Amino acid sequence: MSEAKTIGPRPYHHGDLTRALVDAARRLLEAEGPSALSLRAVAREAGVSPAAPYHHFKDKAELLDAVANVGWDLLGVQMSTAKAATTGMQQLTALGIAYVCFARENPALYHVMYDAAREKDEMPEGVQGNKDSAYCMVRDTMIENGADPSQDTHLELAGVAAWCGAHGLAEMASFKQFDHLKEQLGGEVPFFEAVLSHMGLFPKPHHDC
Amino acid sequence: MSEAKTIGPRPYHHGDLTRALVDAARRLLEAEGPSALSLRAVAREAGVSPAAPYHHFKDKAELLDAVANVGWDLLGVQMSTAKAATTGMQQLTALGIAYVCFARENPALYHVMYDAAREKDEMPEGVQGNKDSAYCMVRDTMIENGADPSQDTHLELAGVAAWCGAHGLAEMASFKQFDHLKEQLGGEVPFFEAVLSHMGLFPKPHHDC
DNA sequence: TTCTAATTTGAACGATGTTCAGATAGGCAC
DNA sequence: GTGCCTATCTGAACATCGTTCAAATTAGAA
Repeated sequence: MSEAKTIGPRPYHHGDLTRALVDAARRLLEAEGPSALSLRAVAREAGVSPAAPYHHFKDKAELLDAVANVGWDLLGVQMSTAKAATTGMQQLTALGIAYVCFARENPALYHVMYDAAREKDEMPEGVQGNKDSAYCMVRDTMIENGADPSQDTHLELAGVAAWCGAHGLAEMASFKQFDHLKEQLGGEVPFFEAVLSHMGLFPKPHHDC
Repeated sequence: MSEAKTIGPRPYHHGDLTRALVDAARRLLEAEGPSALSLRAVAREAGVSPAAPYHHFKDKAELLDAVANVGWDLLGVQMSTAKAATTGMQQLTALGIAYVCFARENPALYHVMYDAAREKDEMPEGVQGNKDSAYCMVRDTMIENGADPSQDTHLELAGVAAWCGAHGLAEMASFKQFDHLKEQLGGEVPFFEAVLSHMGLFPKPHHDC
């Protein structure tokens, strides 16, 4: 068959279509948003027939799961890097800001990461599924700083509050809201930090009781 | 012409199809979940042809907007009721719990309320659009209790944190997560209250510092 | 080489969102 | 009543979607 070639005529057998499809999906996601992410469009972007993906993914949901997993991996890297750059309880703030910034910088991907789970009514793997998942990283950081949640319900609740708060802030941030506060505080990141400082166990600048 | 459409006027052929369609959509949402909410299914449920809705809504998104608005109205009622049942800063906790409980009790509707907005990348009307919107109700309650956010950036940030936190908790609650904590605290509502007490300006029930 | 299993394709099916010409029927002038 | 206007509703159509399947193609083992 003669077809438009990006890097040369593709042989009948692609080689690594699984990866190519996930990459194509991410490209589409970046360029056109989540609503443009149809199975056929992904196949088209990968230069392959609409039926080809079915030999690599059970259905569309499984393809989206794969894309979501890439997102969780990227988030994990971003959070790890942020954590490594700080020490003590400030690491928790760094993790929270990394989480919110990731959602802000990759809104379409972030959307897919949770949408895949919403369909199934179960928490995404990337949250609590394994030791590298996001919330587990938070818990580990707490423990490393002598705040073991499993030993203290109060701490556990603070951790949950911090997690929920960061997620809520990430969602609201994706709506591009609270612009006057961002401006007043000198940018998005200071705004994120200021909001997070009111949540759960994130260290507060001044705590009066 | 434009007549009151709440109760009274009987327009035409099929009755008030505008309302009938929204009702049918809510019925489908309740019975089959958000993924079953196609325009054609709604028309079918209302006993009408697939093209009929287009004389009452510009497109599917506008129908979903109408459904979402019903949801925001219901949430407003639930929050107002909760607020009226308490006094002082406890009203803020009541508002937060009402918000989270609404999301927990109407997961499909809650999903539609935000999905309609996610499509457009703008905050739903029901959050900040008018004086009866949810976040405005929170701000009003703050002001009534002598905590005017417009006078104090710190208070404003605490309000934003509380709002984001409640939203994040509502989302996580829809995933039916943190079951061991719920059990330990004696139910979902005590769990919600405990988490919220770690967020923003929600008063802490046990005044330990 | 020959055989086998894994990929890929093209065509097909049912369902979806949407449009459009035409049918239906209330409201109004006469 | 008769005629007309206009909003409403239908049926058929179109493009797209997710998915399945037999047939075509090719890689890799025998």
